[in-house]
Amino acid sequence: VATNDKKLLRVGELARAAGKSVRAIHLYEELGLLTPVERSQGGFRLFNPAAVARIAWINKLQVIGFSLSEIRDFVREFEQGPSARNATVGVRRVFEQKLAETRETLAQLQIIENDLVEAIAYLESCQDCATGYPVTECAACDHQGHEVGTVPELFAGLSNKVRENVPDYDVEVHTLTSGKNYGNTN
Amino acid sequence: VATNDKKLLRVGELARAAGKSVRAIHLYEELGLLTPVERSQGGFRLFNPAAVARIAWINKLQVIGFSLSEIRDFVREFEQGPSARNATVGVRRVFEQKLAETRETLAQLQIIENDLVEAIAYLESCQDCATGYPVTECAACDHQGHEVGTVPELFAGLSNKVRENVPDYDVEVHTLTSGKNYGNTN
DNA sequence: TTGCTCCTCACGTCACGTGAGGTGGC
DNA sequence: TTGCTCCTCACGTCACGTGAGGTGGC
Repeated sequence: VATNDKKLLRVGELARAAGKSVRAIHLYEELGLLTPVERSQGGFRLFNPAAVARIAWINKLQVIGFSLSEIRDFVREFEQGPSARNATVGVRRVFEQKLAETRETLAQLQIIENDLVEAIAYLESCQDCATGYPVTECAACDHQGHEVGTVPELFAGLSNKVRENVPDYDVEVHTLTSGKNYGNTN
Repeated sequence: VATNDKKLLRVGELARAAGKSVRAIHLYEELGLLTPVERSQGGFRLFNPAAVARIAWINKLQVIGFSLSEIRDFVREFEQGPSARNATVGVRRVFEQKLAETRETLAQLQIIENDLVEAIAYLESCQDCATGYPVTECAACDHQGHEVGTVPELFAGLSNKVRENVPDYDVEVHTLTSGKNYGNTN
């Protein structure tokens, strides 16, 4: 029939091209974020190849913190803007907010990247450790040139016992629970 | 008894200090990731102040892609390692894998950061756009010195119509909804 | 005909959020 | 006594995952 049909993608092809699951694509459709151009006689969804880019776009908005229904609302609100200029103002504000959050996330991720690099470097020096030690000694290791208290936290967490009682304190009464320092309204 | 108690944190205090919800902390406990040192007579959970760092550690592992039960298993497997040296080998392998994934995520986030910066810069030039245009023209804007085809994708996605048929093709119309039912027998 | 792809329910999962109804502790 | 914090269920939510039972299309 139509020469054009060959250009359209079935849901599985689209899923592979976009790196998403078929289920995810069904969900985007259900939420009104992505619509097949048509259906085959058998009911198969047929997508415009541009849907690949559409999914990449959805993905980026998800990464910067939109939920799927927020994306839907975002589109809807833009479309219903009284004028183009007016609508762009709102969009810009949202993007500026997301940019700030994205940069915070980046900073956090970079810290963790460093933590991983440190932990890996530390663990490399464990290759030559004697075989006999139990893992319980790792949190306060002083073998292989390690110094107690310098175990990278990412690794130390594996053997930390938070359940244990506070060590080495016989503590003065009252200091902490005077109820004053709750400043945080996140 | 009494002196030490003052140093312990109730769940709300811990939540605020760690930037998590009380519910999340309950969940970590349920999964065996975090245990209060004791309970008050009234049944209130009392936590070691070290629990704040513990939660920060859990958080970092979540960020690099561990689910909570994977964290539990990770700890368990480490603790049951036959020897410290042996256990560190497995941990190092996992961390190396997570480092690679973290760097991919970082790269992706940096791309999106750029996308946002571009989109914001573009939208700034819309401030002086005439008020009369409808939002439907934004996707192919040629005002304000904009050139068609250079609209940043993050913004263009808001007005893209993937639902439309592939353009520039004359599709031979076989009518779509010819009253066929799509195979549901239930 | 075979094998792969797709269809529509519909329940499961993960990391919490959000009350409901009741109690602790200063 | 008041007000805040906490307790334990238990159901809700979000973005899918995962079959179950049936059909399309080369």
